[in-house]
Amino acid sequence: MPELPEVETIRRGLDLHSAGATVRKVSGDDSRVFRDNPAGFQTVHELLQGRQIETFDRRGKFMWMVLSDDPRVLVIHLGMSGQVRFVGANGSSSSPPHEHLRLVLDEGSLSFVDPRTFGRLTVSVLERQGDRRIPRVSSHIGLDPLEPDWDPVSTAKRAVRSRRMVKTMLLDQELVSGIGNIYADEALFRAGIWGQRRGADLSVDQWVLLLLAAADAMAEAIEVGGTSFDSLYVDVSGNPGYFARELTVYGREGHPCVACGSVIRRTIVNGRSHFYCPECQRTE
DNA sequence: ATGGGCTCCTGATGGC
DNA sequence: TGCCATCAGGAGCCCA
Repeated sequence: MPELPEVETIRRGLDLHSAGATVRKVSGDDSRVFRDNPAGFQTVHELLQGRQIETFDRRGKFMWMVLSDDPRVLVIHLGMSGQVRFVGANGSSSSPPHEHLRLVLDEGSLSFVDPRTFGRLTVSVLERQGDRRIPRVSSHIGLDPLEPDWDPVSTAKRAVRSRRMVKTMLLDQELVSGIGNIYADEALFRAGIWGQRRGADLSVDQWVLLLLAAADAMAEAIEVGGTSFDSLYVDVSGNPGYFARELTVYGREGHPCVACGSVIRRTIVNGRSHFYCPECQRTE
């Protein structure tokens, strides 16, 4: 569910509420969300118990908790339905449904909830990558469009060599990370490109424009706290984001295009919905 | 190497 | 009211 803007909004909330705090108590279950750890939840427990949280960092849709004086981190990926909430000191201490991890801090606690368990909570180790330190488990993904070193031109040059559909490529976290189904469709609309065209059918310039459109859309979404359709995505304090009101195509099948008035259509690309304007997004 | 399909889950929604 | 089908902000894995 959450894409880069939503993950970034959550990351900022986590930094605000828990940077510098000490983890007083770690509790959790045997959920699938711990599946990437050798000893499941126990691996996470052993890492975090009694430790001080330094900050939260992020690349694409991956974020991770950095501890003071330790190269190991807790990598958090929210999948489709993961949520992180900060519960204040006088908040409820009972576990909500599908809570898989709770960290009691000096004041308040952090709660990880995920009904579908597509998310992952993984202990990993930081490795140098360019100017950054990235967890090993997420070292395969590309830079995201909001990183200073991200290079849309080199990304575009790679993209034009592929016969894959453009929409699929935008969702490929190894080519460029952070873009999900919402922002892929919004970027394609902004660039006037139909998602079922092939990577090699676009010019390098078109690809650059498309990638920059994705960057713009995501930066704008962060400004308003991300996209909330329902309570599945809220920030760590439970507040929704307001970018849904600025969506031009995503979820708007049957509604008029904001630019030309044509009816927005929906089709399936590799198993995911693709919303587009048949007039503004040329199919040739 | 590359592309595309299946799969892991729960919950909300809409048609009959 | 139920019951069933469909859909959902992701991505790892497997097969052709």
